[in-house]
Amino acid sequence: MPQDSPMTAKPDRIRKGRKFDQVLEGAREIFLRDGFERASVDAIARAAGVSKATLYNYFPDKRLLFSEVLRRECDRQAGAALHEIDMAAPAETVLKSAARHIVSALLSEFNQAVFRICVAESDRFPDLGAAFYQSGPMRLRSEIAAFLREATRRGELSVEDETLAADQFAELCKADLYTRRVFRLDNGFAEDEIRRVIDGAVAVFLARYGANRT
Amino acid sequence: MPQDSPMTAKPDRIRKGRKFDQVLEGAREIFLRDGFERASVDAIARAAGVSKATLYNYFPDKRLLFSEVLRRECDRQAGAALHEIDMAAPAETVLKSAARHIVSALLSEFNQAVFRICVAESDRFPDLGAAFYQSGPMRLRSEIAAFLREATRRGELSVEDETLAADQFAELCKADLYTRRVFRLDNGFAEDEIRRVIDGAVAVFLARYGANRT
DNA sequence: CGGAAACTGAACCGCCCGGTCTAGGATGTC
DNA sequence: GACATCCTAGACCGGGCGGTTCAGTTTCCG
Repeated sequence: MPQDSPMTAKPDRIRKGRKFDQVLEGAREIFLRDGFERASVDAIARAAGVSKATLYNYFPDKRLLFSEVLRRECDRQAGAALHEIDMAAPAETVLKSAARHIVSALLSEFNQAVFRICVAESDRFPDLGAAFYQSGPMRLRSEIAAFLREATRRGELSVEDETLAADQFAELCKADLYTRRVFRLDNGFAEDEIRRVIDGAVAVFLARYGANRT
Repeated sequence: MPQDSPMTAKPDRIRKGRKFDQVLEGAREIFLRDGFERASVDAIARAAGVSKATLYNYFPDKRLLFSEVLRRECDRQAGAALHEIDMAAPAETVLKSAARHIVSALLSEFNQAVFRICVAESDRFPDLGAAFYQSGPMRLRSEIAAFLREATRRGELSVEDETLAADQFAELCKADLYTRRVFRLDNGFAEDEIRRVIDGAVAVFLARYGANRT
């Protein structure tokens, strides 16, 4: 009988409480929408469908709730990866497919929201910047770098400094699109705009790192 | 705007206030340091060495003061340009020199502060994003594009889509450095880190756009 | 000089915020 | 039914905020 104690059947469940997830979900919604300062605890409790007392029963203050929410969002963000791409395909194919993934991930509403919050609050919450960096750019880089290493081994590419090359590739995928998105000049982008950037990124990358260049 | 030599005439409107510039300067300091929400009007007045009544004599509310300050900062930012570079030099030289300027400008404390504020407040101040974009990335792009056009005419480069190429070059200069700076993982960077990125950017760019490639 | 305009410091207002507290309603287990 | 646990609504608190007011001081200029 591992779970049975004399007083309670499931101590961990009781410790956590039934509405714990509701609180986090409400906080997520409001924090991502309004940022830390403008998000009021009352609004969070309302969005969570929970009383303020319950909220403060789980989290001692607003800051810790915020930290917990964004830690989770950073984890969540780390999930969006390139794993499903067939790394055995020709390098150009892989790069184009990766570029498309990268672009759509970078421009997504979710990434934008997390990015903006992390930028805005990275001084008051010093861990935040590192968390975002590790769950986003760093992970992306290491995935790309792994492919570049493999493609170099196969003789398709010729990359010496994989981490630099990976960063460059990711950076090339942003070209203008990202900036315009961050500053809210555009919400969505036409397919040909995106293709122009992607094709351009791959062309530039292959011109430098393709194995068959003279 | 007013505030000049004691002999100037125009007592009408110009003479309106002696402390106008002080207010803007104090607001600049506090807003860039704390952002819009966390900056208190009292703190601004204190930093400006001015009473709150005086401040409100010039600006009807905090929002307008903020807008005015950041409009000016965007203009100021636009000043940091590449004009002093000798565009007649060989393309590789020009690109390296431009890259160095770009990197140091992007990583500067000033640009970082303005960038962060614009990102954080671009939803509540919709003009802000556009202002920053035009005074920063867009200006930079058109300067680079102009050079690329000229270098292509000279036969040193072979660029068809200058604006894309310009964006790509600027983007390449960021590689990792910018991200780490934005998220406050590093304050300063070693010279070899910077050179690695710059040389890498120029190498990638020339591999694609150099005229003498096969 | 004299008077107008700019400026001051502090008190003040109403509001909303983060956080606490209380009295009581559900729910579940003996 | 008794008891404990979780949760609820909302009143409440101290404090800081943006913004106003005012009585008095400084600065400027004819």
